[in-house]
Amino acid sequence: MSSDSSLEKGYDPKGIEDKWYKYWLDRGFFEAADKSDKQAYSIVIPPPNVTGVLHMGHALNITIQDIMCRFKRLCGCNVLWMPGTDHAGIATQNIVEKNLAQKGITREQLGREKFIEAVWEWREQSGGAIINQLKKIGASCDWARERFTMDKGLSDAVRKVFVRLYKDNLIYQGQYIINWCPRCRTALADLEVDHEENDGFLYYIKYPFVNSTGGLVVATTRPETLFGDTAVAINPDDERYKNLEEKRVVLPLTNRIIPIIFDEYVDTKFGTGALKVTPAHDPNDFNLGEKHSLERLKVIDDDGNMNENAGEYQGLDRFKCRTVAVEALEKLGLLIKKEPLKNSVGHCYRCKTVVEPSLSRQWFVKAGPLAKVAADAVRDGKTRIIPSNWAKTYFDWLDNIQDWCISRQIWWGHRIPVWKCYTCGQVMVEEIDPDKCDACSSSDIAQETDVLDTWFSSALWPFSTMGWPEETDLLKTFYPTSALVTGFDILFFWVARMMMMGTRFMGDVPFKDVYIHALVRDEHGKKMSKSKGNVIDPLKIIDNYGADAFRFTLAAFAAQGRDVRMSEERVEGYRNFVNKLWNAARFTLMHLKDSDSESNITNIEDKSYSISEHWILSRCAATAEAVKSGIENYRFNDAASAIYQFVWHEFCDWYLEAAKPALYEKEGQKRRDASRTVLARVLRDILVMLHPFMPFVTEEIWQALPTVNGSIMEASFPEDNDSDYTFRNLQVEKNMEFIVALISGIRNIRGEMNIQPSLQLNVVLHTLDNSEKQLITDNTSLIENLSRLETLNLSDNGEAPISCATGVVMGTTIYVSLKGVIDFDKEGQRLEKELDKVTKELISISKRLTNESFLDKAPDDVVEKVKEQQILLQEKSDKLTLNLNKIKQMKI
RNA sequence: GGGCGAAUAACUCAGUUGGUAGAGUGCAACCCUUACAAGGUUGAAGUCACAGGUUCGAGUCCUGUCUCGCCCA
Repeated sequence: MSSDSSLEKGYDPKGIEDKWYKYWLDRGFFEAADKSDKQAYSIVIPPPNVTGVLHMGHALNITIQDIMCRFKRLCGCNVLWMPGTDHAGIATQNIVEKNLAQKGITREQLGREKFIEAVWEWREQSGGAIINQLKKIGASCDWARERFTMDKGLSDAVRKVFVRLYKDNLIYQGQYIINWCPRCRTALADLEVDHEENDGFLYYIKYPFVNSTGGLVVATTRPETLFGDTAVAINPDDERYKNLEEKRVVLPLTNRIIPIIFDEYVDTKFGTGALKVTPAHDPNDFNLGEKHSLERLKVIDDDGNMNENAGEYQGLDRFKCRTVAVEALEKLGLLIKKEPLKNSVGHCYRCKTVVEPSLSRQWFVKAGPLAKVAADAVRDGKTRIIPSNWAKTYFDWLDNIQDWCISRQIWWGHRIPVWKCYTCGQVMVEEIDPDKCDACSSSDIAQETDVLDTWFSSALWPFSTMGWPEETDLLKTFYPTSALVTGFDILFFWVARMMMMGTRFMGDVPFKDVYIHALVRDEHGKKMSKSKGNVIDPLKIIDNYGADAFRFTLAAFAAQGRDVRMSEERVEGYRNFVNKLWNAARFTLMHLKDSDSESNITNIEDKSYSISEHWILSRCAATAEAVKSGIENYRFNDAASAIYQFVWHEFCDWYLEAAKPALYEKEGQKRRDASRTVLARVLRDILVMLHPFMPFVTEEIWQALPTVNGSIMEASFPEDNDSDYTFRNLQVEKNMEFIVALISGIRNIRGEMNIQPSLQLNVVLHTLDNSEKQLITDNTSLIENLSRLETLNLSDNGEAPISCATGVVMGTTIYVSLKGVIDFDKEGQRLEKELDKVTKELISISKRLTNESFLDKAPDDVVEKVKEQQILLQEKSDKLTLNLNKIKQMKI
């Protein structure tokens, strides 16, 4: 590999990413072992819809999981990252129906079987495109194990679960009010309805009394449902109706007579206090109807049109009917008034059609008992939700859970395994298709036509993908999974339901940790949506900036908040970081040779290692620790910024610059070899630390290193505690900080005094502190090189050059000789500014030290620290004052 | 209506048991110094939404107010 160890001047991700992705796949680095001595780590992917295209949300979700999986592999774990898609019943069926419609065919014309075939065909062709998009990001899933919720194995699991729940009386069929989408022509679960604020009207309609003139005025937002009214309800405490003698009213536009009922449920403050009751088309009215044994009269059919119960309005669309009915009421003088009202209206989450609450026979899961176990698992700490405040949301939902409507009147999905005998009425719920009735042996039986909610099968995902109900090695090794990573938008849809099913059928939680990450929004914090036109396509970003830069951006912004605001500008910033790394590697490789670039450091005590070498090794070890802890604690932004800071502002800005003289052999061969070794070692560690975030560029550089064999994926994450010598050394770090501060002090003078960068300066340093003296004498050439000095002298008596600019660092005063070029006014201003800053700090600190209650009550170590600060600040202030006075004298 | 969350530099955001505010971008000045101009050096910039309270001490804890966002009904 050494022959092509020179890299291009700028990093270009094109071509490189696909090359390494294929390389990893070919060598099976993503594959998990069913059985292994290694520690197991597992994640199941939140299965994206098979109809989906990659969006920012997926990108963040996948990136986080990939970071964790790659990190765990570097830590020596046997990692399973299980990929797959779900069959997205309604969404997929909608797409295929739309395609058929273009050819003028309806699914009914095609028939159920042929239609299902058409869906599978569609999936073969275009379905699963999203899987390839995940690969573009670099997702290291075990693709050989890819699963689909409609696969045979997963379908078997669905069937088994249904049958068991039914036999345990946790699934039942019943006639209830459900959410009906007239466009998709199916029932929806409560969760699948999006509530949106609509501008509507509140209509005041008079229902005449039967026996006397006058009538009750009801207020409603949905006058078209009046045909289904079977009562008018009034709160018994309502003063307005205390003397009401009438017991019945005439329903307008019909000849029906309906009763007046009394119930505390009615809100006296809303409208007139009289509520029309439509048990077949409103969930609350349904409950009221149950309580008062009211008739349930459906007036809207499955297509959203008025049915025969609406009399002459039959066949009208429900919204058209609203207009027409209101006009008719107006003519009859029964419309008292109409006022504008904002109200919340349910919409189908798939097609946005206004949902019709409708009485219907459906299958339900009795959720209460399952929910309790699922909630307790989190309460007992078997599963952690991170960040923990989401646990409250999780509990609120599970503790108030409604039964889950699981039947859908569509064709694409798992058909409900229930058979009915037409001869004797027997109901059979079986894992294996029956061919005759088990009661009367009649063969005149038929299967339920409904299919199950897609989320029903998704809820089994953590164990169905691992082979359940078989007792596979995979399950033994990897269940419960280590972590689930998902956005909060599917906390109820998916996480809660997996918890319910996992605890029920595996007897254990499906995951130990649930990490809830932010949602990605645009740069103004708005949800990305096609209609707003603010969608940023992740694939375009990858194309423009590379997957590594994109991933790092996502990680850096994945703070534990509510949302991540994405903009190209930020990706560009991290693209620059990738390039910086690239060039640091390029520089390093220029200096490494096969023979002498052994990166294992065994003789660190050797005198040929300078302070900057000890320092960078110490910082590198500290960074590895920070990155590790960041990833392990789901604080990806902390991990990302730790490595960013280290690579750019410690390794590149200071170490590489400090090492140059040694590398160019200006300090002898031993120093050159020492710096090469450290350089090689630190670059290697950087690459491994960065690999979870930036898999491609790190592999590309890794492969160019002269001494490594194989892939970076086989490397070990750097640890500082398993060698004979620990690199972490706080004293070295402190010493280096002093040197850095000195150099910065000199540079500051150069910058502020507008001295040409090319001009070499003469500097005198003075200090009474012996350790500072020692550090200065030991590192004279380092200071000279990084500050561009001609001479550096240590003055014993504090004798300063005649005309000079000054600075103070710790106990050391810096004199920069500026014979002939000094601008006294400017230097005076500079010192005054500095002195001003110090004085302000000193005042605030002295205030505290003269405050008796502070001295009395604050902990000793805090007081001690403040006292030390005061001494240091006072010294600095004295020195600055002295220097300032000198300047003033010279001016005169 | 119930709940959750946010407000910190011009912008986007960090800030983990309370000890006196950081980063990236942007901005200004200077610099083609042999890894990198996708770069380097230096610099300017914040009453931590508002009002109270607890405390020796509050961006951080408590209460209230305002603005904005999200979820549920």
